[in-house]
Amino acid sequence: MPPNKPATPDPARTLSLLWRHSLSPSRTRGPRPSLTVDRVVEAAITLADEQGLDAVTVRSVAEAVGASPMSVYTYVPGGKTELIELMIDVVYLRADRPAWGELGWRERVLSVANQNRALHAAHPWLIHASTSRPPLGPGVITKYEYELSAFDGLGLSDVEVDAALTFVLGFVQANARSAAEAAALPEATAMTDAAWWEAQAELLGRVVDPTKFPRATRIGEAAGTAQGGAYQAEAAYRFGMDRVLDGLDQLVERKKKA
Amino acid sequence: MPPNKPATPDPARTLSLLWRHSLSPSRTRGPRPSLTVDRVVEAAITLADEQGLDAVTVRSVAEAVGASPMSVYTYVPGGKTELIELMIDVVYLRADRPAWGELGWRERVLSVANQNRALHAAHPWLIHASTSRPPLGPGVITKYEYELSAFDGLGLSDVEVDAALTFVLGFVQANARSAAEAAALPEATAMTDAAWWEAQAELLGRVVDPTKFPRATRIGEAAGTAQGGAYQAEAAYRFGMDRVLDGLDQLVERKKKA
DNA sequence: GACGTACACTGTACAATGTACGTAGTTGAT
DNA sequence: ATCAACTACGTACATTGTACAGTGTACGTC
Repeated sequence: MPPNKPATPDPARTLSLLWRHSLSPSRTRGPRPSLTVDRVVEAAITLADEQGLDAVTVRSVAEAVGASPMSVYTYVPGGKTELIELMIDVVYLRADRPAWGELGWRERVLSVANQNRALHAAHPWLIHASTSRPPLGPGVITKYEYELSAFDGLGLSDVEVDAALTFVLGFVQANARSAAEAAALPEATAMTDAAWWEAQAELLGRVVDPTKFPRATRIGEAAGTAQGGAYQAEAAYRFGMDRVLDGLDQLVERKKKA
Repeated sequence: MPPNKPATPDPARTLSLLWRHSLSPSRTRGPRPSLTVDRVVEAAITLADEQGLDAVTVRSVAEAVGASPMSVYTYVPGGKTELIELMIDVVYLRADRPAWGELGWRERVLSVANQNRALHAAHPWLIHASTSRPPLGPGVITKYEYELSAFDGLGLSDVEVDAALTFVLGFVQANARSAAEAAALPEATAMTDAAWWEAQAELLGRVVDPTKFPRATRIGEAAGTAQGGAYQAEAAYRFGMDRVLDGLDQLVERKKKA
């Protein structure tokens, strides 16, 4: 991981790009662009979906759109950092956002969580695409607006609604992270999940005294061996969402009384 | 981010290294080692604490211990991947783990969360040191054992205890991630947090229609502008932990009745 | 119709990184 | 004295993001 330079950052330019506003007034001079920002971003997303975020390099994206590496910078001046922000905003914008209809707040919040879970399942690279701050593009804003609306009419303050949403999304992301790691493991080690845990358990047994770690050995073995990684993430999601909704319920009920 | 090769992986060797067991029977032959695994790992941790995970390179670690880059591989054959696993295990092992005394379960679980929060505050690089699987060394196991014990006597099943702990730690990590991002922002942009949000808001105002995103503009502005990033993470932590504990409470109460 | 300006495009080059490989030196056991 | 096992390290390479300079193109202006 070289700390490869993040090109020249320019928040204003990035923002314009996110909203697809060209900021230069004149634009008809010179050769007509052979590509678009969207085609570049699209290619990058496809690469990331199919081969992971590591497969998204300036060179691979350029090849995918049939241009030379440096041409990418014509459409995405901010380089790779900006490209990833654009990718995130596009997949956010594209997500499904059904109307709430007659759903109660628990179902609405569960739906928000499920949609985010689905998003991470469809684009596992989102987890690894850490940005220091969310790119404030149409996708991010639209998603934010929609998700905030799930808490309408509960009597929560603005700050509370924001905190509640952060709380829910934080859980979903933590769970998605576990799921992504579990999914990546077999590929990395070329072993099935169960086989890996078994091998580790066998090795661990030689090195660690079970009587010193009674809970860890018992529970860890049960959690690790018995269940596959994927199933475990699924169970953790269900368990966690029950806790999340119950936790929010207390707040909502308290607010109702006041 | 080059997908730099992860050296030759060998789970058995890594496990021995984590527990500091030398697996070769003979060891007196040849020149006496001038370093130890621990000195290398220590130097890496110091680098990461002071300058971030990106500052931990094989070359910088080598320089810190006064050796040549390739010598690092003598002590950590698995290369950088293994080094990071060793770093994680060491800081885990070193963490404080006070006895529970007479504390009730809510206080115990809150304490677990607080300790993890403190750990991430002291070592922000932990958040970025994503491993496909936790290194099963003494630090990880000791920490796991201790944290599991916080749920003793609540009548939860093994699987439930594991799920509950995962839930709590997942929240703390998500919060720590936000905090780390907020803390990294000012350095990256060379602006104060408030100034950055203000600049962004000003730019956004030109590009986005507030009437289309009423909640997002109102709540986002309130959440972003009014509070600094650090304060916001603090508030999110308190809010979240209340929800986490309330959510677990429902489970515990239900179990008590049965 | 000539022309110049703003733009698209690209080749080359560089610094940083993880690490494979081969070589040289060291030391205790035999 | 010999040697095998071990430490130490210099060199080399592939991969990455991207700065920079040069080349060509097409529209607006005259």
